Amino acid sequence: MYLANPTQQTAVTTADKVFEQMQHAIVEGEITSGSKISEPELAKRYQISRSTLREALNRLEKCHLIERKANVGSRVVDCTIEGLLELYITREALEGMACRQAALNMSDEEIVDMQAMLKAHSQTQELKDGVAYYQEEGDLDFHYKVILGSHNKQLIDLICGQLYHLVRMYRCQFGMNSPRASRAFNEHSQIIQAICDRDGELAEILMRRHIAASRKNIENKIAEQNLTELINRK
Amino acid sequence: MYLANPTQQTAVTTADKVFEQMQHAIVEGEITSGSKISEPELAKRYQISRSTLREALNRLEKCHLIERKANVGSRVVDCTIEGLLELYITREALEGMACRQAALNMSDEEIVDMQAMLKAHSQTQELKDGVAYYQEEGDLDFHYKVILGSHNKQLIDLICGQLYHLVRMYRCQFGMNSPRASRAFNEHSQIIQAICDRDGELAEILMRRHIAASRKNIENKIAEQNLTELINRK
DNA sequence: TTTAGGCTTATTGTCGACAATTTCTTTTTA
DNA sequence: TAAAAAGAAATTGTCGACAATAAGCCTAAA
Repeated sequence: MYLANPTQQTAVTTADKVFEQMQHAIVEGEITSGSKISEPELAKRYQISRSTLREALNRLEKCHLIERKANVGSRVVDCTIEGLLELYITREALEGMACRQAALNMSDEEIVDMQAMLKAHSQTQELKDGVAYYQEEGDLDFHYKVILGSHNKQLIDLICGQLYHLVRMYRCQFGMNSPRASRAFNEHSQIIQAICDRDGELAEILMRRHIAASRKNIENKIAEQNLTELINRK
Repeated sequence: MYLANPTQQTAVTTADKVFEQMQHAIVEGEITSGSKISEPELAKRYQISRSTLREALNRLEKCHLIERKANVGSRVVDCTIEGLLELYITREALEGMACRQAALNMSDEEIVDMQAMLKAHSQTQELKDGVAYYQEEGDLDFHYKVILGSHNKQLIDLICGQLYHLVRMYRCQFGMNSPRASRAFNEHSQIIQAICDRDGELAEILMRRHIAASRKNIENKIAEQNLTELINRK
């Protein structure tokens, strides 16, 4: 069920395949966050020429996983707290709107499908209670469905094609197995209900709250951590 | 004052320069919207090798001005009504949030600067009343300032680095010299006031209304046009 | 000892050629 | 005549080599 690539564009060219491998490697942290990328080295590792490697790098840059400077080279983006919070702000705006559009544009079948997914998730969650991993994938599945449901190519491309690789990267690197699992679950059902009622305004508000809550959760953790650090220094 | 490239990253490499030239050519319609791109032909026209042309194409793809399919080639995006409306929806979400963040994060100097700009625009508008061109540039200037004022790299990159080239393209291709000039002007001052008051919530609402109003204005025009077409057919 | 300047090395940008794939044309067959 | 298959032409993807730029190192002067 879980899709790392919801837009479903299969890789045909070798640059595509290397792109997917590197994307995976960066998200999982195998290629260290913040590290410099050596074109000759990576070309050797993947057994390809520098040209096709550069093609792959271009796509990685497109989804904000690396940054390039002319005549200097590429670096893997480094995961910072500020970057994470900025990402949440952006998601709040985009996914909020996507959710509003989903309430207006989703077909009845899509809604039924989404409800079924939620039910399936609820059962696996009951079985594996406390195991956050499945909930994480379920969370992504849910968000993907809503975004695709907006039927807005621009939004879909921006969120699924670009931002979500970064989201997954942060989740992996910061080891975010959110303890908000059960709360998030209730929020998901509320959102689906609003979509089902075709209430775009409410759907947007709920989605924004849902994402803002995650952000605040993190902000609190940071504040907490800074506090204990302060105490330990004394 | 007016900036086509608000992020100010000067082109150093030849691929950069060709990218800027082609970007201009596409936005202005010199390279026809929807047309297929021939790599050999363009490489010859710009006197560069196919490799560096492809580098330029990659950047054009990054700001959604062209679309590529593996083993098939690139096309300039074609400007459709649906695409334009989707763009407005996306802008409403992103710029609304950027405006909220600007109210929270802009420095006092930035705000003063923005107020000065508005005043300057108001004077040129009084002088050249009815001439929409200056207002158009002024409109972009205003929006750029707000977006940069959000101090959110993610938002800035998405809007200024990607969406706004498309916005300018649509404006050129559809010849949108908005008759909303004077109304838009008042809306701009309201927004600046909200930012000045550090009222993020209101600032977002006003910006969203401002953009939504433009969208509805277009939707009405379309509906009107369809109506007259229907009548003429009889 | 530190800083400035020039040299060496390594990395990125650009080029032209070949391979793989698609598309168009022509030929064959029902 | 129409449809399908085979062949030809053109286009895109990939490769290795060279040129231009940046980074590191070493020497020399203050």
